[in-house]
Amino acid sequence: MTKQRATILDIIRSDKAHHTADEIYRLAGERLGGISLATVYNNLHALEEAGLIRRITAEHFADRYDSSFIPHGHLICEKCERVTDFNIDGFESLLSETIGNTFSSYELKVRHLCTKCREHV
Amino acid sequence: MTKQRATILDIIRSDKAHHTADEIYRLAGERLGGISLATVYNNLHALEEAGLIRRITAEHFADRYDSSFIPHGHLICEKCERVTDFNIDGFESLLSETIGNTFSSYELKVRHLCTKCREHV
DNA sequence: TAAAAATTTAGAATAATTCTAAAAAATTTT
DNA sequence: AAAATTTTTTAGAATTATTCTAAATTTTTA
Repeated sequence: MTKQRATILDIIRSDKAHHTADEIYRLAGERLGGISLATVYNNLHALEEAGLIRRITAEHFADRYDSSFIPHGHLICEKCERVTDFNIDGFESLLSETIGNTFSSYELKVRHLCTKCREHV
Repeated sequence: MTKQRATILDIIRSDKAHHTADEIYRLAGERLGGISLATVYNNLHALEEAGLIRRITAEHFADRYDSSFIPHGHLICEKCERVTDFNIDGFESLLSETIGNTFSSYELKVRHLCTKCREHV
């Protein structure tokens, strides 16, 4: 494992924020004293293929990355775009009951206003 | 309402397939004998703002558009990328119970193998 | 039907991502 | 541990999807 890959994985793992490719490029560059954007994309793909990270895509937002293995949903703030995790107990069983067990994974994204943004309204 | 906009809306409404911008460009062009791609994007935005259509975004897939108002989930075939609708009764109440009622909308996408693709495995 | 507002258009511009092929680093083989 | 092989990194070019621009056209309003 190269230091570039390790750094990128560490950035995604160690921070609860779910970063965009661009933010990861900036953060990894700071830590390593420079990195190529192509390397960031290479590694995001490699890590995703390897199952070490997950990509989060949602309408009107840039893609973000997450390292958590436990299936969960994402709360996306409509105002500041901050992404946080949440979990619905037994959601996968509920899915099975509804559509059968032929699914491999799910994405659940809920738009809301986060606590901080609600205060400033 | 211009004929371009009406055509685009009709394409999204009349077909159960959830088309990409590019497919809509091609289909609208066929019906109208030509249309600008910029017009397609203009109208997809306008119709989305007006609440007449919804955009569906998911990892590794091009954006698609949907006209249904009833909240529902999308089943995405991992192989052929076909998108179909499904519904979980009482899902919004379940969401409220879990994260409170400060949310405005949700997206639920489930990856699976559609019946056709399952046959050909 | 004249005037105002909104929409369409082609093509240029932008942004995000991917490709390319050479150099560097990591891993495996000896 | 040196040599050979494989993988990764890199800068910059290329591609793709989308947005912008400003003039022409169409639609709506008065």
